[in-house]
Amino acid sequence: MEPTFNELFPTLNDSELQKELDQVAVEKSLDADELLMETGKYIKFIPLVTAGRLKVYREDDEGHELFLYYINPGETCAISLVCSERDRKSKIKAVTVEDTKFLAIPIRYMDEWMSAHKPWYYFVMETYRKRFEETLNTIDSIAFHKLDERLLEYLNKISVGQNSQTVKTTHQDIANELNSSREVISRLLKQMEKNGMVQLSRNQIDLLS
Amino acid sequence: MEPTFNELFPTLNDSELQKELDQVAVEKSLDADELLMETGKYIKFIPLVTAGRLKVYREDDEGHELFLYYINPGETCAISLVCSERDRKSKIKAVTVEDTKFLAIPIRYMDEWMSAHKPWYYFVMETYRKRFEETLNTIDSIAFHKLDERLLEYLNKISVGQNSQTVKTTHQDIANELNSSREVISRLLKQMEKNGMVQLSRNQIDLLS
DNA sequence: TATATATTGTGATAATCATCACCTTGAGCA
DNA sequence: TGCTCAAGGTGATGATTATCACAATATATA
Repeated sequence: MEPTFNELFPTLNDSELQKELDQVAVEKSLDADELLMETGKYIKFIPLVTAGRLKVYREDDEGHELFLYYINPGETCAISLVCSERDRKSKIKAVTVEDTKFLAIPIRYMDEWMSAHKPWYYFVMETYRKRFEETLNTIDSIAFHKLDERLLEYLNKISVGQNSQTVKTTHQDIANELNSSREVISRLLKQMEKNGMVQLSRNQIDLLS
Repeated sequence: MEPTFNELFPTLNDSELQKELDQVAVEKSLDADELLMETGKYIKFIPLVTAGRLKVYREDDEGHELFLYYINPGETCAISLVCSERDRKSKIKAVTVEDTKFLAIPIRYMDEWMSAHKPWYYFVMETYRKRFEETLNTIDSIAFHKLDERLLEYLNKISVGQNSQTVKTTHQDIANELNSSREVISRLLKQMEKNGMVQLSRNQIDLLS
């Protein structure tokens, strides 16, 4: 049983707003590992995620990347709210990590609904707040913490995000997302295994805390 | 001649909004190096800065800090818009760097004005966007750049922020703001001086580019 | 002016992380 | 089954940054 839209977005449960949503929202779906948003490209809609999951990265000109956060069902992308608002270019990348469904809201309804529909306004502001906070947490992480701590925080974030103790990924992918290198991540993970914090196997890390 | 409110906040030049502003805004002023906002404290108003300057930091439990950005006249603090909205605790610190004047808007008018006054809405959203972008730039800086580049970016940011090639500060203060150590900053600055990029004197750095 | 204090300079050493080279292991498939 | 290749393991080495110790210099103030 997939959860209903109202179960996913309880704060948007407003008859006036839903009428508008029904009129303009377009259901879309993407396979795993597809690019939804890319550095330098214009964003023309706001995705209300209903199934699957998106991963949001920061990316620079030289191919470096850094994982910022997940967008789970019931959430939307704050960056598209900020950056796209005036047809701005994005400096972030959003990629599906599983088959993902979402409602695409053309961005021109943003402003309109913000003043017309309080629930929409609160939803957007709360999304902002959460993403800003997560972005600041990322800053804490890279500015104040060493790589071993960051790795642990990363694994926990993934684990919580997908509600599972088992993280299916490669050391190389982790290294990319933390802007580090494969060997370093491998060594740190081995150390964590010795300390009884994780159990390692090919393409998989099980958290034991 | 100090610039007028309308010169500083041209986008808020709206007779309806100004009437409300006149009614609820309280003029306040602070000396240099006073704390406006502190980690863990509630924020009860939004500061519209009219003179002076604020510096915004990220701070953690162990006393680490990291400079995020300036708030100049004509601007406001996005974090107080996000974090304080529902009486949330702040994890940032805002400090005056000079004698600073601002209009304090009680936060309960936020929501109200967002739907009632388009100019206010655009002002707030633009503030958000700018701060989010600056925060992401900070992430680029600490994640992708080495300390010498970060130092240069920092000096440029300060220089642009205060519209002067002369940065009056100590190596120790810079070290704090970049979450580094004094010796490292001293050495990097000496190197930059050798390369003809800056001129060093006590409590002062002159940019030569 | 003399003294105290803040600021800056600098060598030595250590910790952290990146990079290179090469090996081992495991899983899929021809 | 054996081959191939992706994933992971590991030592050696170098770059960057932090830390400690202490010297040198500039500024304030008694």
